Amino acid sequence: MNERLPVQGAHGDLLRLVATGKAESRADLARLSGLAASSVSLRVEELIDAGLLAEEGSGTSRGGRRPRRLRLSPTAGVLAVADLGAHHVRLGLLDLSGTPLVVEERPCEIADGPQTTLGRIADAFDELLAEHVPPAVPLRGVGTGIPGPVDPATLRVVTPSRMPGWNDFPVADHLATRYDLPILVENDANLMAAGEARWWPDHENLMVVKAGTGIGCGVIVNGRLHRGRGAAGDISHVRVRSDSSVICACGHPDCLEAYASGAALTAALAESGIEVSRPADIVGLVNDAVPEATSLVRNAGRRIGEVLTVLVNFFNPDVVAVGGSLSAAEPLLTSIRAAVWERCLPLATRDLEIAPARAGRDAALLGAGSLLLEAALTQS
Amino acid sequence: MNERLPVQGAHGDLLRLVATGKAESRADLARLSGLAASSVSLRVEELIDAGLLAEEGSGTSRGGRRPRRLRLSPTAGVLAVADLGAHHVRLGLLDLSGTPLVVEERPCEIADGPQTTLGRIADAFDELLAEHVPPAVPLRGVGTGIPGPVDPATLRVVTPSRMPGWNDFPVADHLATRYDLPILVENDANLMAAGEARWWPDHENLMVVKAGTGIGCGVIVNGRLHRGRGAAGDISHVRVRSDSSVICACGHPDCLEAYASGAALTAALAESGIEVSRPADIVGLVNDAVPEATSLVRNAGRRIGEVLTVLVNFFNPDVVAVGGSLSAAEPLLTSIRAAVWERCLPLATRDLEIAPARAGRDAALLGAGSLLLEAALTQS
DNA sequence: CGAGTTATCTTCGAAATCGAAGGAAGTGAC
DNA sequence: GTCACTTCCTTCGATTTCGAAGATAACTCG
Repeated sequence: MNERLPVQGAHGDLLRLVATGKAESRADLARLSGLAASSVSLRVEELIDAGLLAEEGSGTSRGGRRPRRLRLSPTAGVLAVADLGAHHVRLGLLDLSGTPLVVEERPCEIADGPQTTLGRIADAFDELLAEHVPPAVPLRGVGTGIPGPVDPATLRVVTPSRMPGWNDFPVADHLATRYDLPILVENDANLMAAGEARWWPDHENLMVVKAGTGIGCGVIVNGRLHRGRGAAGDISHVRVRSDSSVICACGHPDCLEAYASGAALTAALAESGIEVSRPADIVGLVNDAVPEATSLVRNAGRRIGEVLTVLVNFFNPDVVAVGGSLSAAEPLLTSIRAAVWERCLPLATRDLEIAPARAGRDAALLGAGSLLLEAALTQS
Repeated sequence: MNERLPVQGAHGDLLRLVATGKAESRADLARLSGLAASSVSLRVEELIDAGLLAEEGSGTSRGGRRPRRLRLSPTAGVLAVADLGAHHVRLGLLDLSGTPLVVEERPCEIADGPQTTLGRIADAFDELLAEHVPPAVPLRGVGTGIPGPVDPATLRVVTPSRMPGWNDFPVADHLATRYDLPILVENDANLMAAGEARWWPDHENLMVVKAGTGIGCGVIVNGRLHRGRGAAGDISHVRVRSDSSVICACGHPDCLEAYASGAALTAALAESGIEVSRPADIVGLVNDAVPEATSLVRNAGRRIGEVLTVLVNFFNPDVVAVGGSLSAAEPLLTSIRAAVWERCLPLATRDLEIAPARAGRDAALLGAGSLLLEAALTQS
């Protein structure tokens, strides 16, 4: 049972406010939406009748009558989201407030090409839906993260590296043939940023750095994902200061990625005779105080920090959140901080937080849910 | 005669659309505001009755009946704006659509301190108003640009260099004692960006670089000025790659400003035995094909371009507009372009325009008008 | 030059939204 | 406990906004 949410205009606004956790009562909704309390009441009634909202107990008093708590009805629908990596896919079902119902990870080779990969994801969605969601609860949207650039205008993959067969593939159109629903296709770092944003509710401007096999970055401006013309957030091919000269896969010398990515660290460790298979293994080495690993990670942090310096001065965010598998290595964050504090303008760092990402491993899935909900509730 | 605009909510929206030139007819307003055509007609009638809007002839047909052109009434009010520099102030009066009525430049030493300087500006405003504006036309807002950082929360000047006596001075509060009106206080590069933005109506994301005595930059995201926490847009203290090592006034080595600003070029020319007093003189030398000057400017452009490379990848704007007195030297723009095209990701430069600023010398004043109008029309 | 097309603007009944008033359900002071 | 006060939510008449239909006015093309 798939169907679009029957919401237009202000109904969508109200649902979104509840879904994102910004509002919990009719009074909250009136305050945040700008509508009159009476209109809110009417609308909420309609949404409850439509089975989208539900009343659930009462909230805590703020000095007067207790509010009647509003939640999205569990039967209102689910979202199916995936985060595609090079060798695996993480997928899950979320309720309409973005809370995960199920999350699992499956092996999946992106090199098998888009048709195969997307088919597998869709099959997995079907399985999960059959197993975990009653048939009466409709699917309301489908979204996926892609480890490469996505053109926001066409929702096609553009000039990806390491994704043979995907170039210019119309991912959204392909999914649309299987699902007549709102479809989201977005770069994985952007999804991660969108997910992280919900954990920093009072912060408008965020940079979210993903330090894993590659180095990604997503940007939140005024609480919303900044896409630019589709490529925004790239920091991996910034030129870093260096004595030697390393040619990056992109063809230019001395890209940040060639020095500070998980892939680069893995290669450097191999030169020291230490073999690791995944960036997470490097974290283990650091925790075991293997000097080569610690030194490399510290260096990577400093390099990332130097790049962030430029961006912090320019963009002047409230928060720089650092996630990705490498971020579990403490020296990384420490040396990023040191570089930024040292070199940035005092005005730019005055109230800046540089902190570990809060959203955890499912950040991208949560972000997909957040953006998808937005899309599903904004239509018409 | 000073008074606040008696506008609330949707009335303000309509006025703003006309003022910013986005709408010229009732039909435009209906399309852009989302209101029904009938509501627009009613409102417009009210605004005309209130003396804020006026009908003026008819526009060009788009294949059907000609629209009746709407303009802000010339009697609707004026804005007084100033752009403060180190040794002079540029000031002007604008009508409510942001069109300059008078602009003039006066000598004015910022080092005389805020009280004196602001007093002079206000006196100048009074003179201009008495001379150029009928008493019946009310002043609707006052704004000024500051050549230093402004805290957007308090509208105070914070840690400015080269502005003795101004640190932490509450500029807006001080002006408010003389004018009971909307007051705008903003960094000059930000004002320039806001002014420039109106010349790129279909472009949402802009970087506006001001290459003059210093190097400033303003950022427009989604059509609106991005302030961050107040320091956004700084690019002058980014570290550039360099063999030697020059200590910048900020205390750090190898800031962009120490290599590519008008001040730095002036100093470098002096070492070659060529004395110039203003950055504009350097442009003259370049036009006269003085090799030292050309080479220096070309180098400055390359350095600025290298910094922009990072920011273009990250922010992925539609346009990079280059203004400021140095921008009149052709090699500057050319070498900026070369550096960016060479090093940026193809995806980021695919549709990027790197172009001379369009708004001209009054950019900051126009920007002040634009932001001030926004402020005056948003209240309540 | 007249008929068809396109676009702008107004009219008017229907629908939505608002806001003041009031009831409901709490908190905190005495 | 009682009383004053706060907050939450609903009721209901007044107002605003909408949208379909029509009037007006121009353009285009045979």
